[in-house]
Amino acid sequence: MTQHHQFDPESADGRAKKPRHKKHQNQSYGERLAADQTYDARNTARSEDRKPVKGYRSEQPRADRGQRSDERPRTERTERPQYNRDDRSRYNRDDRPQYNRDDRPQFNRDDRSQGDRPRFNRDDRPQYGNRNDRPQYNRDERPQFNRDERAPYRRDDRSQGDRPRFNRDDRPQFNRDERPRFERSEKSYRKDERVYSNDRRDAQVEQAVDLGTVAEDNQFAALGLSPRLVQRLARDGITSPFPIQAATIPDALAGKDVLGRGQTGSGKTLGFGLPTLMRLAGGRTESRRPRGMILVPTRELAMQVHDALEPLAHVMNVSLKLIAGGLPYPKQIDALRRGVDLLIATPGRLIDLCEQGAADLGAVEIAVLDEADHMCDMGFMPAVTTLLDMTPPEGQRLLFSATLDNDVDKIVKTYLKDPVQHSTESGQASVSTMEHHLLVIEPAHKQSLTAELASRDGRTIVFVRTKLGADRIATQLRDRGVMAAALHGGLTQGMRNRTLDQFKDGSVPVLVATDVAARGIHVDDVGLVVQADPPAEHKDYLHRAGRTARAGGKGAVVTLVLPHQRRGMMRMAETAGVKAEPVRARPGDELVTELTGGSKPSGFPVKLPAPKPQRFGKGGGGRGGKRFGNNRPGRGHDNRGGSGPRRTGNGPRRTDGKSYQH
DNA sequence: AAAAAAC
Repeated sequence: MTQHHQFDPESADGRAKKPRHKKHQNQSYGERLAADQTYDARNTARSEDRKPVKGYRSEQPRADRGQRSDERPRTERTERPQYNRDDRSRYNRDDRPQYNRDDRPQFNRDDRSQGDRPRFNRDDRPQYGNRNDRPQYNRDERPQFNRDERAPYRRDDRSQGDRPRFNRDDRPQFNRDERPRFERSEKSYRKDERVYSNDRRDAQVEQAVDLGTVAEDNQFAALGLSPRLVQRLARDGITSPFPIQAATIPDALAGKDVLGRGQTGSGKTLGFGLPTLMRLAGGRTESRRPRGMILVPTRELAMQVHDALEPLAHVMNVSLKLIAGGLPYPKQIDALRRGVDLLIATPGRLIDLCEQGAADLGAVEIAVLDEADHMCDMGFMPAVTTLLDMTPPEGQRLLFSATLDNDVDKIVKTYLKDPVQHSTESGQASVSTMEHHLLVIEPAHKQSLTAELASRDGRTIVFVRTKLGADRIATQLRDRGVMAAALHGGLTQGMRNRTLDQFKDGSVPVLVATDVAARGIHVDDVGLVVQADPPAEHKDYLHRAGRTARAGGKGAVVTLVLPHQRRGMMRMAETAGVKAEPVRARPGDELVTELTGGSKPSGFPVKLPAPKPQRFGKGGGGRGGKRFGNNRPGRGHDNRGGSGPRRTGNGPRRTDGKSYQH
């Protein structure tokens, strides 16, 4: 191949290609905005620089163009008899008789349309010739609509004038606490129960009437919780606290800092949730200054905690708000401005809102860190400390974690004062209803074995190492007739929610997930966890395994181990306290069928169920630019656009193809 | 080492 002197605008002016959005963790939102604008300015200037070079090719004599002429042998060229460029007689450019450019009589640009056309000559338009002379809308001088001063749309002020309708607080009926049934939170809490039978309603009314009595031996009452909370819990049949709750709640209620260690699924959510609600109840929250904050590592977990606490917060008259990425800003900002007592948040979005001034953590009396060991992973740590630094140091802090290693320890030392430590279990797999299997397999068998294991009846979670792997294995499973869907952080929040919902309601019985689903996520009746890729470390093993055998149910954990992973896996199992002998396995083995109950993949490809009834003709036929769905490169998958290596993590993007060294 | 968490 010969080399071409291709014009490359980027290298021509000596500038390397720069990414439009260069991210820096220590840049604030505003700073990045400014950087973007300077980038735009520079970019415009650059395109002007380029202009003189335009036409580069044709303006240079052929001889100067070097290698180009080598492409075809010159001799061939000169030997061609006719149509030598200069001899062509017809249509010689200069002889053409008509319309020399300047002589054309009519349609001279400036003359036309002056006569009878009534419309504006371009330059005669009276207004705003010079961009800068426009009198109004100078950005900085706009008198009104200063964000904070907008008069008419202040939530609290509107509707005062002539509107006859109820001012929010004046509504006479439905005193929040007295509505006997069909409370909003009740409904959302019981999302899974779509049908309200009469029996059910009657039962609820009866219970509502019966609110006064709590069983004498209700142990939650003994912990010092408000009767309202105890009643509300009892209504859901929660009358005896789990060990971790019994241990931590009294200390947390006493205002001490608490360090809680417990297995996932041991009831930590209530362990920190109840004392938090107790503390916040009855207080007054100023606009944008929440008094409580619960930090969790993933959005799914945030939603889960939010949903679990909502009905309880409701009876305590505590307002709470889910603050997480992937959800619209306005509602979150609005809620903060109105004043919300308790935030349940993922770190990124909360920092963002603080930078925007939408939230101020200076009034936080009680801060909770859930899954702290995960929150202290490399890269997650700065966000967590940033947030904790914004809360007043004299506030109460609760920290819950499955393990206490180096980084968690650092947080504990820095942010907790004389913490009371409670650990209910050793951080080991001690659930007796859980069985563990290590299958040593050939690499070539991994796919079919995964499919066999996953084709069982009941819910199954397949864990894989990477996002790409999750997508791939889910597709492979569907191709083999196993209804499976992928769940990982590269999907839009909508997809993540949908997939999790489908998994919960049973329409998709197999979830192929990265470690995003390993911690804290609770789904009932997951009978089998398959680790198609072994976990990276023993903690991950325990977290993944913890998705099954929950609440006393039975469950099995099967790990597929390639021969070269065997040694590492054995060490990991030992550290995790898992007693399992590695067994060689091939597709069709008795052990495998035993685990799966004998069902086999059909081999006929299946398709994911349609998520929702389709809405047609949105706004008259337009489809809002989503014609290809969200699940494709360049859309939704936040880090999958274009070519090049797939990005992982949310850290600053590096452009030279190398990765950051720690 | 990957994944997670902000547009």
